[in-house]
Amino acid sequence: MPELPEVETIVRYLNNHIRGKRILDFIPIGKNNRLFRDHKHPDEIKRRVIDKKIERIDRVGKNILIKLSDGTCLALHLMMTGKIFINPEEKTRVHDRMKLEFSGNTHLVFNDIRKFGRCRIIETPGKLFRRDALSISFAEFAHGLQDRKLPIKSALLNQNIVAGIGNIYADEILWYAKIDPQRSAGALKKDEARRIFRMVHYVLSAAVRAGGTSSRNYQRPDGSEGAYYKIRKAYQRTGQPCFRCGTAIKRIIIGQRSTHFCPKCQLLQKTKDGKKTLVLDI
DNA sequence: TGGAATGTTCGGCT
DNA sequence: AAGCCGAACATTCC
Repeated sequence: MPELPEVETIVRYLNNHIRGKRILDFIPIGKNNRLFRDHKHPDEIKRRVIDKKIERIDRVGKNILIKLSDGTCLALHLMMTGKIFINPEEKTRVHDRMKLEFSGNTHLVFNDIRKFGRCRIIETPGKLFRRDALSISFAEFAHGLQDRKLPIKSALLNQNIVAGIGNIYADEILWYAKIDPQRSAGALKKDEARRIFRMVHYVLSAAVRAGGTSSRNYQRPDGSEGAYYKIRKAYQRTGQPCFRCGTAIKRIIIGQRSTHFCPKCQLLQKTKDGKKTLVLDI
């Protein structure tokens, strides 16, 4: 499941392999191809990218932005099962949806099992995307949570509030921050929001260094696997002991998404005076 | 064997 | 208008 760290890993790889190259051909693959659903016809994209040079590749949230020589950009979103391969074997595989051919006999293939992915042209990138999880300020982050009733877990997954966090890292961030995922976002105290904000950076940058997480669908463009999954603290550790307190990690559903957390360290408990307080002394 | 689970985003509904 | 819910789709697992 490509989230910010996986997409960042891919974007770095693309900058090393296709930056500066010229696009010689754009080939949609297969019938009922939903990859280009933002355009009337894939030829629209083809016409726009052919013969353009790739200036560089950027990332905002989970979006891959391939900046072209004319100032426009080819935007890719991997959604759940999208993968990008550079220079794969000649033969087209089962779920290949699109191929780009570059100068220097280089190829990029967009492979996507479940057809949720997107490929579209964006005229004026920059204005469209904001609030990237690694660029957002604390003030902006706190403002996004302000007055919202939804659970903090759902808020972290909302790309309009903060872009780049998915289900894996949302659980990891809240485990590190010792925050109950069911807490209402708007009801968080400033120091709690601050703690979450810090952990957004801590977890995502650690995951980028690890080359992302390889659970189920994701693998790097060269086919290798990301290492974060091995060092995860909460995600898909249901029943296993919390690394802080030993309590079994619990799995619940929040906003239709499975959520893993420590019911002890991340719990708000009532003290004698009726105030709710976080258990930190473990 | 089939129903549940997987997880991102969007659109429709309240 | 915020938030909830199903849909889009393919595969794996029990």
